[in-house]
Amino acid sequence: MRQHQQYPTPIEQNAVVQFIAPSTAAPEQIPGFSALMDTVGIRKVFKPGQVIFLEDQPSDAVYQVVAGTVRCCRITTDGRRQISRFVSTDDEMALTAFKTYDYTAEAITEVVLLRCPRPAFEAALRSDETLRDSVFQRMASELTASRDQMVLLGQLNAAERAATFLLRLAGNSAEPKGELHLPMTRQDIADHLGMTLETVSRMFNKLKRTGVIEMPAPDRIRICDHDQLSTIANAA
Amino acid sequence: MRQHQQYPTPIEQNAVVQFIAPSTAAPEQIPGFSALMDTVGIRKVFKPGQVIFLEDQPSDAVYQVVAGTVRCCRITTDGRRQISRFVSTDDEMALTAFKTYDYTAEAITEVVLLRCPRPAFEAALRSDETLRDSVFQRMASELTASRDQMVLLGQLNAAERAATFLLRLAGNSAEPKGELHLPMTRQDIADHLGMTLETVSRMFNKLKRTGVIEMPAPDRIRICDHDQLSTIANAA
DNA sequence: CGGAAAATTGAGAAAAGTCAATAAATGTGG
DNA sequence: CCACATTTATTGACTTTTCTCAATTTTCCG
Repeated sequence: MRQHQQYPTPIEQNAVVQFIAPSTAAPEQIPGFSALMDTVGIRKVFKPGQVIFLEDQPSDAVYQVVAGTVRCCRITTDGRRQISRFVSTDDEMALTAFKTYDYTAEAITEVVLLRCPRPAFEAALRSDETLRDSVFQRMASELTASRDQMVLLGQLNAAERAATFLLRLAGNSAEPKGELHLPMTRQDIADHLGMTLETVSRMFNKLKRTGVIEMPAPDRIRICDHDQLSTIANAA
Repeated sequence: MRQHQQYPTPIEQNAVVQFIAPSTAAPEQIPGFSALMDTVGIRKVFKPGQVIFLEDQPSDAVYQVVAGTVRCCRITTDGRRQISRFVSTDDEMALTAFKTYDYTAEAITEVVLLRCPRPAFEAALRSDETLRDSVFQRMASELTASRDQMVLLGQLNAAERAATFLLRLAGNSAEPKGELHLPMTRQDIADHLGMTLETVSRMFNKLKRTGVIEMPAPDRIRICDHDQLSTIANAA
């Protein structure tokens, strides 16, 4: 069982405003979903902690993140929170067939995203086969990722979860060999990995003590021994 | 951490052969995916314990279960197993956009299913908008279900997991007020709920002792106090 | 620089896991 | 159709992991 406190509003951590306006730079560069969003998506900016959409609200639109990090979460009746995924640049949100969103999306950092109203999205789906393939692909990827997460939550111990989390971050990072930036709090990470913030902290600091990672600041981690980290992750 | 034993071959439990040939009875009754499978799917039968397809094999076909129960699982390098879902009548399998399956499917009971080769499926997808809507709907449902499962695995304690599992079974059952049949072993349930078979057994028997359920046999459970079970499930 | 939020660390408690023994159910062959 | 062998399920005693609670330190940001 977990504590049921109010969730903290995370601090802003990165300036992201330089990444705007990809549609003016290259109007038709990327096919499928990204192309649609570049064409018809309306740019929106959210401050850290702001809600982008709420679970059970009508699913009025689909989104693509241009910059920043979003957490997608479910809250139980008694206030426990599960973060199903962290969403960052190029990722989509709300590709659902249902009338309501099935999770809440909140900005962790300042977030820039493109928003496409559902009627426009559905019209485009009907006419554009490339878009359909792209959406199919993205939904399949999400399904694979959620199965990965089930393995993590159902089978891995705390050390394995922490190591797996860092390896995933590194895999998504632009510079795999460079320093990772963790825009989310320990509580966010805990709610994603199904453990407490104290256990997350202990696991990260154990990796630091044993020289597997460096952590010059709580939100900056460098993987020193990638092989060792993979060994600890073990099962991913 | 879990034990890494070889997984048992479950026993056969229900005769299912009376459910065959829905396509002769009502050729065009159900739209979308079911209609496709009824039309072009080839009927296959699997014995308990038989592998239907393996993770990482080429994803040659899509499937729909006509009768029986299938487990979909991932095995870690050191032999831990996570069952992402149990698949039963009318459920689909292998709606993926990727070249390989991302989980293994094994028959728990005798299983009858319809198999549609991928080229035929993709051709139908291109020409049939109703099918596309139906597939979109099914993938979205799978995504919602996997988020439910992440909440269970990440946030619920053993008693809540057991109660939630039974409520889900009851929800899917033809007769919600009747007796539930559990075709899977305690080990299967444990690997689905992220706990050990001993803990599953303890939780079920605690529910039995407190009169919330009756369990005339290990694979037959009747929910006596649905409200109480919901209260224990708590967060689902 | 100072206050607030977040992270770390330690000590003790609780939940679930492990190991082992027993009981029950299943299915088989005589 | 029944006795037996095998598999599965249950139960208990003990161990381990992770959680909880609390104090302290560090970091962040005005």
